[in-house]
Amino acid sequence: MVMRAPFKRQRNQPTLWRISLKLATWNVNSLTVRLPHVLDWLTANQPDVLCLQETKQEDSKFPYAALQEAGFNAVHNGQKTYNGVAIISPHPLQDVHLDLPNFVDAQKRIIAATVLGVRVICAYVVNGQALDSEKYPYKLQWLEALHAWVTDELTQHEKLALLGDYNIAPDDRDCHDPVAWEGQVLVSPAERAAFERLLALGLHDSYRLFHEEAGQFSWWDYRMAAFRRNMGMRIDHILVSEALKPLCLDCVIDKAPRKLERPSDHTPVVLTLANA
DNA sequence: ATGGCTTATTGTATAAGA
Repeated sequence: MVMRAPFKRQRNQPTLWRISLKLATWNVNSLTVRLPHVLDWLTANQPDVLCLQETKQEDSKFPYAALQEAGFNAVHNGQKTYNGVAIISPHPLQDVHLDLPNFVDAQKRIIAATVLGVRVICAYVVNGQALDSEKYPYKLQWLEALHAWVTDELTQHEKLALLGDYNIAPDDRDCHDPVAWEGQVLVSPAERAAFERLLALGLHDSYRLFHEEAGQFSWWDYRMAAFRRNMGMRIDHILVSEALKPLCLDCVIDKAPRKLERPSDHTPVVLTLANA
């Protein structure tokens, strides 16, 4: 069941007069633990959309009141302990949809809503664990179902953004050590082919519209001082439809939250769109 | 050197993440 906090207009952010839109995605690895970071980040950055993954809480625990107090509406598709996705916005969240409609799945990994005319899909893609795990074929099948559903969504929404934790590093530039990672999840050919099939729908990796260099990551392992040594992966992405591509102004990885005390192992990715 | 950490669980060790 979707719960919705009442819409509250931000006095300093009149919807009709904004000249740009800021869309972000962040795997928070437990919203219970990370809520202070999320509230601070929302206040400092004032995004138009923030997609969260791994809230790891049931809908009854979701902090609607704290978000409303900060000026944000939210919709959540959660479960206990694992997974859980949310969309947060100062604007109305319309036509909310939960879960892949074409895939029987007990895991809460999808939530979608329309915000200011943009179809926003928030996805937490299966990790897969290892190539010989039964979770790996589940990952590939889940990605097939996502592809089919996004295909259908694109026929109904010209302006579409697919944001989330893809658990896929699209190419070797997105992995700190491709040799060490060979044969593991996040970089396997089948996963990368699934990512390419999403691009073949006319979606674009918005980060790569602006940045071609290697070594730009959105996730770093908690172990081995991986963040300090920049041993990471770029696995959190914002894909945009053809209609949104010409509106893209910049996409950045905001490493500031990863430097805080008790951080998520992921950090936000932020896309700025011209509000045409 | 394949671990090292972090989170959640009706826990006190295990599972999962990436």
